Amino acid sequence: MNDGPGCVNSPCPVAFALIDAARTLEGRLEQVLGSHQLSIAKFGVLRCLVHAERPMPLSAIAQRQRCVRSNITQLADRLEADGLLRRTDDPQDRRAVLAEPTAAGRAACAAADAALRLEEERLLGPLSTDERRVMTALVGRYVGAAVPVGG
Amino acid sequence: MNDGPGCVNSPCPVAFALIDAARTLEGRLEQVLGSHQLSIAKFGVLRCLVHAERPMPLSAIAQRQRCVRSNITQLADRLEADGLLRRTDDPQDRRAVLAEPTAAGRAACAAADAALRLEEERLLGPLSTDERRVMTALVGRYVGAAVPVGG
DNA sequence: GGACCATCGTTCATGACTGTACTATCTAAC
DNA sequence: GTTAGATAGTACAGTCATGAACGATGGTCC
Repeated sequence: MNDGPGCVNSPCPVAFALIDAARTLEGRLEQVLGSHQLSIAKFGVLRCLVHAERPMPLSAIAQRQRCVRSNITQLADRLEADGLLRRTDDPQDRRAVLAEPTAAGRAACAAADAALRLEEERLLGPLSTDERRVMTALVGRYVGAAVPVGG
Repeated sequence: MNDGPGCVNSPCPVAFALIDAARTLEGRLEQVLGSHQLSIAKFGVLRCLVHAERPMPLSAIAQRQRCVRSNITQLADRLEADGLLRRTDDPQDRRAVLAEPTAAGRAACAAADAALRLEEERLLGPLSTDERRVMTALVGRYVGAAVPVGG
């Protein structure tokens, strides 16, 4: 039976159901990305860099990924160890460290991107165009009430 | 601007939007639970035990929370250190360790439950009854396609 | 030119989660 | 009965995230 966090007498059936669904989804995407030596977090950073077209300060990555700088430090460490990212010094600002994807990083990112697109189509299969739109809109309105202020 | 994982040219706009929304939601609930010295994970375990009415093997908790046993070991460690949970030996099975909430654990769980119920109402405010139902159903159908096999 | 403060990246501690390995125990089959 | 395999809890290593503290650098204001 469904005894999970979103179960009947949960204090927040809707909220926990959504969180639970998102975790399942994350698991699926992690699985897809795993075949390309990536994770959601790593893909996020890599995609950000590929998209930027030029070396990017770690702080800027943190801002785009909406996480703290120390997290990006660690992710960059792992991506660098994997040979997917390169750190360089910023000649303009000696405090800053720039990151850029290696050729392998670009390749992994492109492959992962394609795999994710396929998976998204597969996932959206059961929903009509209208239903997709409605779902996104409703979730947006629901979670909008949880956003602090400036988000 | 929205450059997040759910941004326009993301390979999975819908999936990442949902994951992003769930993270925001989680953040809000963590904040609510924080006032009661709890986290989502701790509350989940505690609630499971309070609900069970009797001491429960750690494995059973892991099953209900749908996570690995080693995770419950750690959560039980922290909850025990917080004085919210007690471990006892199972007289029937000497391999097993039973967990039960302390009085403080029950109290914290009840208080957190009440706070979460309030928050859920606040969050659901912007949605009509119909919209809540539709949202839950659509998310369920969407993520259903991501469930491995046995649910 | 200093004093001050913001910013940059890193380090460390902590939490939550996974998966692997290990010991102890239970159970079934021989 | 002993052996073989499943199960219980734990230990350990690794990932992803946070927040506090720190040294180095960049500006600004006198």
